[in-house]
Amino acid sequence: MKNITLTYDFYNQHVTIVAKMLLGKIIVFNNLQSIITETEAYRGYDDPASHAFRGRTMRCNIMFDHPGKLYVYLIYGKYYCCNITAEPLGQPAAVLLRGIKLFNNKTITGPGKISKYLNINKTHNGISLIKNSDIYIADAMNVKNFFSTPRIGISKALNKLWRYYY
DNA sequence: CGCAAGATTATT
DNA sequence: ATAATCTTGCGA
Repeated sequence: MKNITLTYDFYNQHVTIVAKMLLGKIIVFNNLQSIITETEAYRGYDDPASHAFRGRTMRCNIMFDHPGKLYVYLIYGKYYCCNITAEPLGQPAAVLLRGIKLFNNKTITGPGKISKYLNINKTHNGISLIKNSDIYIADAMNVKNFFSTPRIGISKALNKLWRYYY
């Protein structure tokens, strides 16, 4: 198992590629390490379920920024959702973290619960995972056998199978 | 300025 | 199946 931090080029790909490739990778968040087991892809302009579908807003601004940054927003007044930006600067896209597995083998499913466990909040919005020694994602395995389904909790674009897990 | 909806979760 | 909870984005 390699121990390499994922690079700008890794995140600078189509968001569905990044979402699939993030499966099995190790997310390091201030001394807490876990393995990514479930992701979802969101993409501006051509994806009605994306926050950036109708262009730039205050909330989704980070989706337009450089790839490899955290996009964190509050949902339902209570829960933080943690995303990682993808694709070139100016092309809005992000991968939502939906499931992680801890090294004690316990699994956490649900974006709100992940953020709660990792202590992710609004202050982390916009920080880069590249060349960051405290918060980053390390290369690990490539998961080749994964499932694809419609994304959870949305009412639009249910035809897109952009949720990935294994 | 007001209001409906929301990339969720815990509880019934 | 449904309430909880409050920020955001859109329309007026």
